[in-house]
Amino acid sequence: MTEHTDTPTHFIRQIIDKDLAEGKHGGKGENIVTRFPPEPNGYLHIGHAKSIFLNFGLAEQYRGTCTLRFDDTNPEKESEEYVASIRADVSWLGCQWAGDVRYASDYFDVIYACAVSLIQAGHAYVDSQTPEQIAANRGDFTHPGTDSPFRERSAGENLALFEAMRQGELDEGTAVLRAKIDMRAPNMNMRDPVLYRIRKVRHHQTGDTWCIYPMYDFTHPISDAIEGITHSLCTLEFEAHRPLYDWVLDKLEGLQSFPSRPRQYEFARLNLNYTVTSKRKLKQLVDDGHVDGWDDPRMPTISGLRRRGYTPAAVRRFCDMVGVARADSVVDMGMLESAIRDDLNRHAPRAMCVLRPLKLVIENWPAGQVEQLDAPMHPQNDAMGTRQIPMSGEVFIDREDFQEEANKKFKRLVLGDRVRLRYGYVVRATDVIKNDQGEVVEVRCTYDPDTLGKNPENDEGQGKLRGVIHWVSAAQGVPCEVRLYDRLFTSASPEREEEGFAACLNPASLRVLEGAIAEPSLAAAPVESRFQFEREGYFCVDRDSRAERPVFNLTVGLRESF
RNA sequence: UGGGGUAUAGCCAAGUUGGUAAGGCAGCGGGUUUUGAUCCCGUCAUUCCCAGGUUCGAGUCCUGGUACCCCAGCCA
Repeated sequence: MTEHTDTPTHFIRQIIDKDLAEGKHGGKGENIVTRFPPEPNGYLHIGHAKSIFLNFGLAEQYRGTCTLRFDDTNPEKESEEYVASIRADVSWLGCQWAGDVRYASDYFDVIYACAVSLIQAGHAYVDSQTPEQIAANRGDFTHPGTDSPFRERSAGENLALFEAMRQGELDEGTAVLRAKIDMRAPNMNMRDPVLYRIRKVRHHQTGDTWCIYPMYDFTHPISDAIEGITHSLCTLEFEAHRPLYDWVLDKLEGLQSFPSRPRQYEFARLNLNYTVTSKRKLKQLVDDGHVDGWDDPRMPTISGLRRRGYTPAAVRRFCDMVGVARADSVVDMGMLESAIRDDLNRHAPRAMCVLRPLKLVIENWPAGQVEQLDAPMHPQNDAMGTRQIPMSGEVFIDREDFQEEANKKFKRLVLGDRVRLRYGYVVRATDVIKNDQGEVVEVRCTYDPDTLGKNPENDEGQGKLRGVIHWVSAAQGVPCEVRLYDRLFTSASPEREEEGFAACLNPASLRVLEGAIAEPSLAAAPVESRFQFEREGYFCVDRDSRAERPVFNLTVGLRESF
């Protein structure tokens, strides 16, 4: 029951420690500034959580700061809906960004000024080639690119053209601003990358103020420098962009003044098996109706995990367990499940809920009597208190907890044998009632009144109790809906399936149990509250719940070792 | 094919002046238990992608291979 408090160490911490030791950033951890820079073009997922906890965690550990910045330079794919969801998700995870939320679009004026000074210094030019020509002249891995015929325009001409771009005088696709670097560079990103393009679309933050938008590679280093970022952390695919990141900042040196000279470091993105973690594919799952939305409990999105019953602490713990390194990896879903089980085992109150009810009639129970039994909320934590559970002569048990015949391995109720009703009495099954199809529809039993809180006496020759099963009193039980979730895909790596990831969707990823019966204390449980349904798993209250009919989502089942 | 990266157990991952392979997840064996849960104890790499070399000593250094990932958007 020990809480996890250790802070993970990894290569990025080592870099910061070394920087500090060398006197960089004033040698003070307080001066470390990181940022989480999502593009608002989709919902955040578990992979983003890794980045969020890395960046905010570092700020926390060094007592530095971390900003939240929307990288909103592509208005066509972005929206306010995504901005709102991302803010909510980051907050839910428990991260507090320094100051106000930032937008790269807040810096469009500065970025524009940077472009102008680069042009003046001869480091950028307006290219009037068509997109196709630019692509063709870029060359490929084996062939160097060829210079644009517009590459040697004068600064004055470039300035005038760039101004014309900004004024909306040029059509989309007819001109771009390009960095003047090296068309023969082996790193394709350095072959005169595009810095600005014309997009005559409304921006969710800046409206119609701009019709030219800076590219990521130009925007990011400048935004980082403006915010005083010291360590700009991103994923591995941006590694080849680092020379450009540095080029931009180097060329701007002396031309613009920034509070910091940030450095970019890359780490491996998080991959989870049996799911997908790419905004494009997640969006497709939503758009194609394979799930109910971005927050469907089967989605690896932050909002999906939240609705599934995950806690921020468990997500963070999972990220700590996974670590931060540079090797591509695929983490086993079991690790995520372990993190939430560990959290919920310690913090979730216990309750009983019968998922597939089978009536159990106690024939020697005093007619009409209802007894209130005390049950602890948590077996290892008395501080969580107790609750009362009504017991009567008719209860429901789970169909899977009864068999007419079974070997000794079956630690549940068997005809003729005994079992304890959790927190209650020992009962012995005496008879079964079947329907026309031969299915057991009711079990008859007798109970031993002297077994509450103690084992049966005069027990010679009767052997041990087979086990303990959960139950709910029929008259007082609360009808509810239980949604059982399983992995969304049947393939460990859906993205690698030849027929596409949609071809390996798990048809049983959601099973709805309409007839479940919960103990009365569960009737008023608030949305998002979490419980362990004993012997079943961890569940949380879904927002679809109504007062007279709660809905529970399976977060994760209990470990089963038999 | 040019450039940039990465290889340590089934999975993730420490290993930082070369000194004799952390930890977690999963698994396996046992104990406690009114949850087949939890908890507890034990077990789980003679070997670090491969092959050579240097060294008293190599996961760490050198040489040569191999595999996988990323880059040819006016996406991020």
